[in-house]
Amino acid sequence: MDRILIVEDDSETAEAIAREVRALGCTPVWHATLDEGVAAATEGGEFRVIVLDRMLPGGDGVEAMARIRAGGSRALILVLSALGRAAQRVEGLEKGADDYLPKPFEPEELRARLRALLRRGTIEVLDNDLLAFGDLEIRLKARTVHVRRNHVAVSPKEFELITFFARNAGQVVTRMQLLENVWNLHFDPGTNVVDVHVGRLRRKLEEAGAQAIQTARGEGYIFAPLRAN
Amino acid sequence: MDRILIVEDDSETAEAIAREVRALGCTPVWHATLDEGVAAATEGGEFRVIVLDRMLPGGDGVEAMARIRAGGSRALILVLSALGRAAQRVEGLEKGADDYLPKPFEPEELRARLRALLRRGTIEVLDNDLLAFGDLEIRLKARTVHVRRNHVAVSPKEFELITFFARNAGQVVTRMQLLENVWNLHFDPGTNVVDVHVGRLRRKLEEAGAQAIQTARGEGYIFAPLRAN
DNA sequence: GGCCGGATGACAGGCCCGTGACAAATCCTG
DNA sequence: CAGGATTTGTCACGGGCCTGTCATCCGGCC
Repeated sequence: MDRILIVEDDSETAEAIAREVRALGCTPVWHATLDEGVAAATEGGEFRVIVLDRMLPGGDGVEAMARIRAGGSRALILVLSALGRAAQRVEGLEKGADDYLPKPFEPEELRARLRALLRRGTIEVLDNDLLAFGDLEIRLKARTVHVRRNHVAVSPKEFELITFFARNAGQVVTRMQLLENVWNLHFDPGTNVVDVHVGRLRRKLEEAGAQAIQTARGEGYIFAPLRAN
Repeated sequence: MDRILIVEDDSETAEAIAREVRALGCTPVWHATLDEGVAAATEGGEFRVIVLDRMLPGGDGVEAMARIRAGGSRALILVLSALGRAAQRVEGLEKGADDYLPKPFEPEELRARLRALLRRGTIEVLDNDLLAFGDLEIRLKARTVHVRRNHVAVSPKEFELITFFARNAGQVVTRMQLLENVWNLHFDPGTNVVDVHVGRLRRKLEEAGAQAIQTARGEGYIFAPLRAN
């Protein structure tokens, strides 16, 4: 049974989270302070996912991530925050969070995101620099993509794109999601920008030998690199 | 393809390591005794990484590191040990190991660490006096730069620049970072000073035969001495 | 066959970056 | 101290790579 760590000072919220965790068939473990949470994350058995409140007495959750990673935990981290604006979101993700959810949240949304994180599994999150799927690697700090240890030249936008895909690997990603998260557009521009860019990226990846992007007709795209080895 | 040296007396463990090495697209070379291992490390072609068991008949692996370094190898060393507690770990790292992994280990963890070492591709030897990347060397105390053992004349500012780049090798370095750390400016001067200096430095390095500085459009620059792929 | 959603190729505009020339500042040297 | 050499910073210009748009093509599906 997979264990999920909840670090959250408000007991009511914590209970709401725990409910969703149980609904997914996982075991919730709750700690109310940062120090306890970090200790639990780095000592006891591995957790699959850590749900981390960003605003806690005793420090910023984002800072805590560094300590958790340094402690060797390979759990995926979902950051919760009342400061739910795009800038915050980006900062959180860059600092090593795997997902970000603004408070207040809908129970269904939390569950959906948790499910996505659990499903990810196939990713090896190493030191918040590398996203690896079999022989496809994305190096965040160098902003490069490698397939079979060969460099694949991608443009800035293509890198944003593949990064977003990678963070949502294995699930359908809609055009709208891409427009919002990669283009920062909150409306449909009425063109096929997304298609074109996905096409270009797909071509480059396939030339390098990676069949990574599938299209889900009428839905969007799915990033699912087949796991060789 | 990169070669990785395995020094380990237990053939079963050695095979497990070799498997991970191959999974990363590298070639494993196995020796079962310390003396053979040291000889291989110092004589034949250069290895990228050496996986060294700490407890071997014939001596302590940590001692062997000194001999390997003395022999001129620039490989990164990963020490394996059954004595896997923090104190040992620290001792190993201080004696010149680049990473430390307790036995028994998870295959994925070994792979992750090997991957990290391969990505690092640098070595600092001798009291932080030398930064070496393949055939590009930076001597901090003498403030000189060498490519293929040939001296490259750089101006003071260019030396500051390449030093900062080297310390952040493999990651995107933004113009702002450079302005802050090399120019001590905490605002954007609105000119292209950085571009010009990077251009000049880049030219000198390339004339000497080192393709070291890549530009990341819209982001900044990346110092990545071609470790090929 | 017609329709719909997606793929692809071509193209134009824009923006970012590289470069050469020049001026100011600093250092060295006699 | 003077004069030259080197270094450092500014600017303007040109070119090339991205990016977004559109028109067209393709392939399934009813």
